[in-house]
Amino acid sequence: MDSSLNQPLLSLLSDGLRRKLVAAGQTKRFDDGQTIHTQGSRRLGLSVIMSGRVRFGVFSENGDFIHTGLLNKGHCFGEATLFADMPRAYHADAVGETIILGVGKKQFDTLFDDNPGFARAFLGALTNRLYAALDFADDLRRLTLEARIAKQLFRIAGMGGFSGDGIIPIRQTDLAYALGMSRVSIGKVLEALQRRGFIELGYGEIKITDPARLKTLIAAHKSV
Amino acid sequence: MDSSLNQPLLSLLSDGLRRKLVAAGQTKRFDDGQTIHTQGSRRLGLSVIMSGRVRFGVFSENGDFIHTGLLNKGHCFGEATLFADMPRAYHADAVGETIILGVGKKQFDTLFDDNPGFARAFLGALTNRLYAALDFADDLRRLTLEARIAKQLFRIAGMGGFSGDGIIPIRQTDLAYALGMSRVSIGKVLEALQRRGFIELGYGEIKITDPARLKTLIAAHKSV
DNA sequence: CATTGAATGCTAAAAATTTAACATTTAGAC
DNA sequence: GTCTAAATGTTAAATTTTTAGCATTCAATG
Repeated sequence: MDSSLNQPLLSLLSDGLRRKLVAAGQTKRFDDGQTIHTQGSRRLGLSVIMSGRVRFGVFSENGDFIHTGLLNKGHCFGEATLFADMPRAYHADAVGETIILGVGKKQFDTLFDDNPGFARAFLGALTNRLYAALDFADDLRRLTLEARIAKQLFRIAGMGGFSGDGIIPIRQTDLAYALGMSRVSIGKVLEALQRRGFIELGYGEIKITDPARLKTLIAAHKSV
Repeated sequence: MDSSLNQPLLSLLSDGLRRKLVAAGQTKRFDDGQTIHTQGSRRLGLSVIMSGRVRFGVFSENGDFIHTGLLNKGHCFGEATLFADMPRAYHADAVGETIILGVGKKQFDTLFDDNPGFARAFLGALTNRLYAALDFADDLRRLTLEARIAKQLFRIAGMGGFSGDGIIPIRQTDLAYALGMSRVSIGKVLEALQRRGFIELGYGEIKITDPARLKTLIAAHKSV
C-alpha cells in the first residue's frame, strides 16, 4: 500500500513476457461502475489492468458498497486464486472505461511453467504487497490519527495515477472506513489540516496543497 | 497471521526439493535469546527454521524490545531480501535452542532457477501471508477490542506449536503492543474474559479454557 | 528463603473517539 | 433554474481509551 513498494506487475515483466501474457489471455472492456467480479467468486484466473482503474471493496450489512482499495494500469489481481486456491476476496468494479486482461488458470499455468521469468515477477510483486500490508498494519497500530490520515492520502495519491494537480478523489466516508475511524473524527482532523494550509477539502475530493509539509506529519507516533 | 493461512514453506515443498534446499544451505545453532539477525541487516539470503522458534520484533526508542511476531519450525523468513531487495525488516532472535538453515543469495538463485517447484511453493507461502496480513489489518479496523484479543490469542496459539494444553506464553504488554492498545485496556478485557470463564490469566501466559466459546466472540464487529 | 526485577492489578482523571442527531453544501438530473 | 440525493459540516453527550501513577504478585537467583 506504500506506493514506493507498489511496482505494478507489468513493470516487472520483460517486453517478451508481457507480450506472451497478453497473447495468452483475452481483453474485456468494462464501463464505469461495471462489476468485474463479485466477492467470493470461484472463477480462477489472473486479471491485469491494461487501462483504466479498478475499485475494490465489500458490501456492508446494509448493502452499502464500501471502497477499500484502488489499483490502476499495470497492476494485477486474482493471484490468490492461482497460488493459494482462494476465492476472490473483494468485489471489484471499473472506475472509468477500463480494459482488463483475463488469463484463465489453464493458460496461466502453461505460460508460467514454460517461462521462469514470470515467477520472479510475481514473487517481487507479492513480496512488495506483503510488506506494504505489514507496514499498513503497523501504521494502524502506531501512528497518530493525523499521521495515519496524511499517509493514507499519499498512499491513495500514489496508487491512483490521477492528474498531477494533487487532487485526490475520495470521500471522507471512505477515508474513515479505510482507517477504521468514524467520519466525525476524520472530518475533524481534515478540517484542522485544512486550517493549517496542508490540504483543501472538496466535495468527494481532497487536494494536497503542501505535500512537503504534509509529509513531515506522517512520522508522528503514538507513545510507546 | 491467520493460522489457517499459515502453511509453512517446508510443508509446501516436495521431499526432493526440501532435500535440495537443505543441501544448498548451512545450518547454524542458536541458543535461547541469541540474535539471529538485526533489523536493517543487508545480508541477503533465505532463512528456514529447522527446529525451535524465532521471535521477531523491533526496538523502541527507549531500547525495549517489542515482540511483534513468532514463527516456528518449517517457516522461512528473509524472502524479501531475495525477491524485493529489502533489508531485514525486524530484529530476530531464537526462542529456545533453535536451528536455522541459511541459504545465501547465490546458492538460492541457482537452486531456484533450476527447480521450478520452488517458485510455486514460495508463491503459495507469500500469497497466504499477504492475505493473512490484509485480514489482520481488517481486524484492526473492524473488530471490537474483545474480538481482536480473542482472535489474536488463537493466532498466537496456532503459530506457536506450543504444548497442547492451550497455554499461550505471552505477556499482556506484548499483546497490547501487537494490537496497538494500552496495557490497561487489554488487561480490562482479559479480566472480563477470565471472569466469564473463557480464559485463565497467568504470569506471562494465558490459558484458553474454553476455546469453543472464545471462538464465538471473534465475529463481534464494530458497527458500520 | 530473602531479594529483586518483571509482570500484572488497580485507580482516577484526562483525552480521544463514537454516536446520533440535524444543518448545510454540492453536483448532477430534470 | 429547481430539485434531489449525496456528501460534508457541526453539535453535545456518551463511551472508550489512554495516561500516569502506585500496589501487588510472581518466579528466578543467590
